[in-house]
Formats: sequence, structure tokens, C-alpha cells
Amino acid sequence: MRRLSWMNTRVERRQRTEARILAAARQLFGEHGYDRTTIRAIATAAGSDPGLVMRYFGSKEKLFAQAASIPADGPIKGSPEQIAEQLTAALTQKLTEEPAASLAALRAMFSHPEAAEEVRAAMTAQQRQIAEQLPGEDAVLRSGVIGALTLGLVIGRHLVRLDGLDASPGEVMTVAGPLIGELTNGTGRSADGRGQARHPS
Amino acid sequence: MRRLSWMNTRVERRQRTEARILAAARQLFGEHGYDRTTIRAIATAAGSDPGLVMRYFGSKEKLFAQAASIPADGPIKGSPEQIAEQLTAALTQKLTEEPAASLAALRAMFSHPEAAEEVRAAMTAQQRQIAEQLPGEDAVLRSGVIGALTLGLVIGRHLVRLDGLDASPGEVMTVAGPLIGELTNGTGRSADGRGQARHPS
DNA sequence: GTCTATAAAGTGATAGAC
DNA sequence: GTCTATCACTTTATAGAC
Repeated sequence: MRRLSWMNTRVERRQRTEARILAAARQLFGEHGYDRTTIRAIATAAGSDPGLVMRYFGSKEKLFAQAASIPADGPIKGSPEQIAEQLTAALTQKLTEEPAASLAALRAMFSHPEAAEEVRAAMTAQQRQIAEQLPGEDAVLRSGVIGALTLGLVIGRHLVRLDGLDASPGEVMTVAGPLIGELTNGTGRSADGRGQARHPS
Repeated sequence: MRRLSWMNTRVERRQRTEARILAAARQLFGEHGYDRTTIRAIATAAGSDPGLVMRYFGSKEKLFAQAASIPADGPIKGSPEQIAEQLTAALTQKLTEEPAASLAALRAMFSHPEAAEEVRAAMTAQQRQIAEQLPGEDAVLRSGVIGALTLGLVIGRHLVRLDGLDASPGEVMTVAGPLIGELTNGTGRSADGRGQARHPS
């Protein structure tokens, strides 16, 4: 049994180091993009060594693939009103705390084709799903605008730090929520606009 | 006079080469970002030579500064309705044909800090200008959402090629126009929504 | 198992030949 | 004036010392 516990601590040590490297990779990829993040910088930030990083993850590309991922939002279903509610909730969460892995993928997508594919796949999957359930001939277009609005808000807040978007998620959603309501049911009138999102106070 | 005409052709030749290099730089920076665009690739695309590129522009950084720029939209002034109209027109144009220089700056901004500053400066200048003239306590926030929507639409169409955004600019504006109208006057009701933008057919 | 030393390739920039 | 050859440097990735 002594051997097992010994192996355990060693395996655990290795797993902890791997996790530290992965966390450092996520942060640096998210801050500086793919090309400007070097294996050396990741190793240093993780208190480790470039050689180990390569040994654990095989290549920079594979490390990035593990570090940057877009978690698919749960399936979105129901009436336009229900869809709007689910979209609003998902967007609120993205504004509150977008995970480092997503930010890494989002930043890298503009210079790293594989990251672009990752994000595109996640976004088009959700958009298609939404478009199928929305009324109106221009459902595909409207779900595209929903995607653009979401992308703009997330990028504007977390990556570009656009003026005015540093308000609380609740405040931002007070403005953005009604737009989503409008886009889901195809008219600016029937959803009562402003009331759709909760006020922060 | 013979010398003058001789100089002219030579100066012209040089200017033409410079223009070709600049055009190639814009296109490649816009397609692959700053880091992945090499001086060598630009020179080849322009049918020229890496040494000449350096000689003409001094450095890759200076070449990028000349190639990637965000033209400031004209000053935006007037009542909320007029502002909405000007914003709609500007956005329509950005959707119709965003110049290569802007696309280069937009793509590079996520990995190249100086490009980020370029875009941020242009966007915050316009947003501040708009926020000053909009009614409501949350004018700054609303102009921020306008910026995010614009950014999302331009990026979604030209850079990410989001599903559904490949419609004609007129069709896209049929959906996005009312949102801008709603954001400028602070309510989803008073602007008549859909009627704001022209239909394509 | 961990890390140092180095290899191989590609970059921006420069000097100097035509 | 135009372009070739090369420098100095940095990158990922590997081989081998401890």
C-alpha cells in the first residue's frame, strides 16, 4: 500500500502542475492572443518549465485546444418569450463572468483560424437552433442579429472595454434585454420592452 | 524639361509601387492579422521586395499604422431621431463595404495593442459625442450598447461571417435599424420601430 | 521525472552589391 | 534607386544531463 500512496502523491503533483499550466495558458491566451503567448511565458507564469509544458501537452496547438473552448449554452427551446428569457439569462451570465477559456477563444479567433472555427461552430449551432423556433420569414437574419449583439456586448465588455459597458450586468441588460425580446418575436411592440429585464436595485 | 518628365515617371513609379505595397498590406493585415502577416508576404503580394518595403515604410509597425486606420465618421448631431438616422446611415455603409483599412485595424485590435488603441479611440470618441446628446440618465450605457451592436454587426458580417448576416445591408438594417431607434430615444415605443429603415424590395 | 542545452526554422531589420 | 545576402534574434520543439 505504501507504493500506492506514493504514486498517488506523485500523480497528484503532476495533475496539480498540469492544472496550473492550463490556468496560466488560459489567462495568457486570453490576454495576448495565440501568437503572442509563448510556451516560455506560460511555463514561467505557472512556475514551471517550457520543456514540461511540451511534455504534458505535446504542442502549443494542443495546449491551446485544451485551454480555449466555448462551452455550448444549454439547448434553447420554447415560445419566443421563453427563448428571449433563456437568451437574456445566458447573456447576463456572459456579462457577469465570462470564463477565461471563452475569452481566450474569442480573442484568438481573429488571428488563429482554429479558434475561429471553434467560436463559429458554437455560435452557428445556437443560432440555427433559435432560428428554427422563431416566427417570421427573417428568423435566420434576426437570430444572426441576436448573435451579433451578443458577440458585440461580450467583446465590448471583456475584450475591448468599450465606454459605458462597464456598468453592472443588470444595468446593461436593462438596455439590452428589450432588444432581445424585440428580436425574438419579430416586432418591437408586443413584448413590453423595458419590463422584460430585472432592474439591479 | 526632359529631366523633369524623367523625374516624374520615376516618382510616379515609386508612388505606384508604394501604393501597391500599401494595398497588399491592408489586405493581408485584414485577412491574417498583424503577427501572421510578414513583410515578405506583403512584398510578394505587391510584386516587390522585402527590402523596398522596409525602405519605403521604415518598419513593419509604421507600415501597419499607415495601412490600418479607422476613418472617423462625420460628427453626429441633432435630435435623437436625427442621431438615429445618421447612425443608421453610417451602419448601412459599414455593412455595405467596410474599407480594407478598417478591417485590418478591427482584426488586428485583438492581438496588437496599438491597433486596439486606434479602434478604441475612434469608438469612444463617437460614443461620447452621442451620449452627450441623448436623453436619459443611462445615455452613456445606451450609447455603449449602440457601439457594441455596431461592432458586433460589422465583425459578425465581415470578419466572422456569422450565420444570417450575409443578407443585403438593407435587409440587415430592416432588423437592426429599429434597435438603434429604440436605443437613441430611450424607449422601445415612441419610434415606430420597423418603419425606420427602408425595405430592400 | 524534471529541467538544461540546443537544434531547426522563420522573423524584422540592415548593409552593401548592382 | 532597386534588390540580394545576411545578421541578430525569437520561436517551437527535441535530446539528453541530472
